Amino acid sequence: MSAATIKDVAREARVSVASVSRALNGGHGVTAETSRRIHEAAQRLHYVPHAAARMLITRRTNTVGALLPDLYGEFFSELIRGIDLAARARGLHLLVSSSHDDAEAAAVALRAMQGRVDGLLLMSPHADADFLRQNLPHDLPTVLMNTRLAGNDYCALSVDNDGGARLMVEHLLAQGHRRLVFIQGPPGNRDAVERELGYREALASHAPGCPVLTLAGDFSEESGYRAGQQVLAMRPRPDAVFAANDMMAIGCMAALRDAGICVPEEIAVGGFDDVPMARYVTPPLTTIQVHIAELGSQAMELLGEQIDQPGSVPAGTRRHVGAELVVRASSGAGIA
Amino acid sequence: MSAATIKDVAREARVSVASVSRALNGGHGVTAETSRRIHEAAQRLHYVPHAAARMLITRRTNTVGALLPDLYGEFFSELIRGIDLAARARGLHLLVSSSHDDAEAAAVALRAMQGRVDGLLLMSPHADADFLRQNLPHDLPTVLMNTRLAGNDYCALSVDNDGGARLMVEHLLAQGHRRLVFIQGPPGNRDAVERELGYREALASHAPGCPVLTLAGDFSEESGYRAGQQVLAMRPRPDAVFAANDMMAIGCMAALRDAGICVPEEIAVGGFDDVPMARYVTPPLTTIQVHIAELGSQAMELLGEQIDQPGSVPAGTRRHVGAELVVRASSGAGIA
DNA sequence: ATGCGACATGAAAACGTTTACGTTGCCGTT
DNA sequence: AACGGCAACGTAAACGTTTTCATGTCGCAT
Repeated sequence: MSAATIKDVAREARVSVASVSRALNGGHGVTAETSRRIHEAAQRLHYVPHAAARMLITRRTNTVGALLPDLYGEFFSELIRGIDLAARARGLHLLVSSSHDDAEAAAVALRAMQGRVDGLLLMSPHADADFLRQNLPHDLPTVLMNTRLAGNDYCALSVDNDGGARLMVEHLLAQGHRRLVFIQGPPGNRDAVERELGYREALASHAPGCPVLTLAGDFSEESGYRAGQQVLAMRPRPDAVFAANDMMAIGCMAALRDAGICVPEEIAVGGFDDVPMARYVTPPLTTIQVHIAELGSQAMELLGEQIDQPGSVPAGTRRHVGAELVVRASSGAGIA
Repeated sequence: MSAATIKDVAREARVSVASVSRALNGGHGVTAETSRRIHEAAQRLHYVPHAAARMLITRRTNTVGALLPDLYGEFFSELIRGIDLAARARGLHLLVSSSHDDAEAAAVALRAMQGRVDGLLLMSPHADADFLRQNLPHDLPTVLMNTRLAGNDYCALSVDNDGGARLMVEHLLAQGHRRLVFIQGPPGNRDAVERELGYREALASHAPGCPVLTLAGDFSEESGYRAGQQVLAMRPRPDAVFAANDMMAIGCMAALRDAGICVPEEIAVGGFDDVPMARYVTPPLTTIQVHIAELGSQAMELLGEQIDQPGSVPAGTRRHVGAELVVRASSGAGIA
């Protein structure tokens, strides 16, 4: 008792398979009456078209692949949520392959997706131009997410790290702080360097007189703590710290607290990411929120357009998803 | 310039398509010499078998579907990670459909997966027996995750809420507390009721004399705060609170702090889940950690067995993934 | 020599769709 | 009445595999 095929429906409805196919897709070139009979028959037999057969002849899988690196927590969840939502809205299925920590694993996963997807959402720290040219079928619609820009061959969607960082700096300046210090992320990290760039730009354009101070960090809470200790040793002492991510900001605040310094009265602190914990630390952390789900859904939209009408999106298209300032107590807003 | 097919490889290697197929899968019934020639030809043409064509004839998709409800943060990430890892190890692809908040949406998504997957990983609050019988092809291998047990027709894998709760109660009792109060989760919630059950069982078996106290909650931080206020009003006052999840425990601690009560000196607090934030609140929260990734990977294993040899896993099989006590300061360990 | 089993290979069917093309019947125009 | 156009419908090819079956070839024992 295998599943019913289109032939069974045709027999049941006393028409040819061609008519069944026509009636069930679009319904062009078939009488209302026959269409009704066919739909009834299909209903009766619980007919569901065989996806593989359809793919074979149609050359469309109605599936997109998402290739993701080793991602954790909130970020991963939100990203997938955004992608999934947008994909469903377009009637596309989502093939996920995650947790690739090295280029080799990513390449393997990529090849395995060959032919199973109509398009690809790709986020990978290893995705440089070479990697892509090596492992991507060059005629497969692809959108890069938050990836080192690789030439102009692919579309890419990124978080507006630069703009977000500028927002934070402007906010800190507006609070009256004049001696800002930036805690950097891991050296090669794209997000980190973009955020630092935004910090420098904003300082240059809004407060050219202020010194441009930076401290090393690596996104970890511990590195934030160490940076906090260095802040205390600086003379003259900074009056505001902007960490390249929230975890370092939290570590930094811990260092300041341990030294008996009050946040935000003596030193203001800002972070980046708006991790869930940011609102729970004391004082709650002022930070930059990025809509990760939107990153996913917009990437999916972009990909969808490419799939529906190839060539509609020029290769090398770049888009950004915005970032937003979330003011909490750590930056001293509301304090004279 | 479409992709190369098996015919192209056959021509290139001067053999029949049948031999190509044989050489490329398993390599039985073909000379080492011809096999070499075929592999070389395939390599040269960048041949990759057309997935759809293979599915059509083989009736295997090498894909499993994961149907998930509206999940957030850490939980979702870890679950997918576990599933993905186990799937990849078996050479299976992963088709994800998430964020289904009502039964109708889930049913639609489920039907859409028809024929695209060899098996199904299903987690849904709406998955009662009726729903399943209605929407699941009854011959499709399926594993339920953390779902209301629906008859004995399907395999299921769940978190050992009961055991975890018992661990917490035993720990609190071992700390010398005798007047425990349990903050409940949402009334219908399966995890919540199982955790309460474990609480009651442990109390009954280890401390029959102690009162069995409960307060209403709904997993939200606010409800935890309210419960905390009620705790303060109870006479005699409880000396330990066990919240059905971490967020309520955190809310409860906030209420106690606001009332000037010291945790853990005056009242100990325990949670459940070990959310990332648990280690960052003050005092750090003693809680129960469940290995979510393991839930995913074990479910995938179970499903894999069913797919590889149907009937090997008796319908109605139940398995559990363990929970573990994580002792931090909030339960007063190390204090006389 | 002949027959026979083992084995490599090829030809062709099958999987379930979609779609190009042909056929039919009907209606309106000449 | 003949014809042309059009819409509904059927026939069959095509998609790219796997797999069954037949064919050939070789070596070996009879």
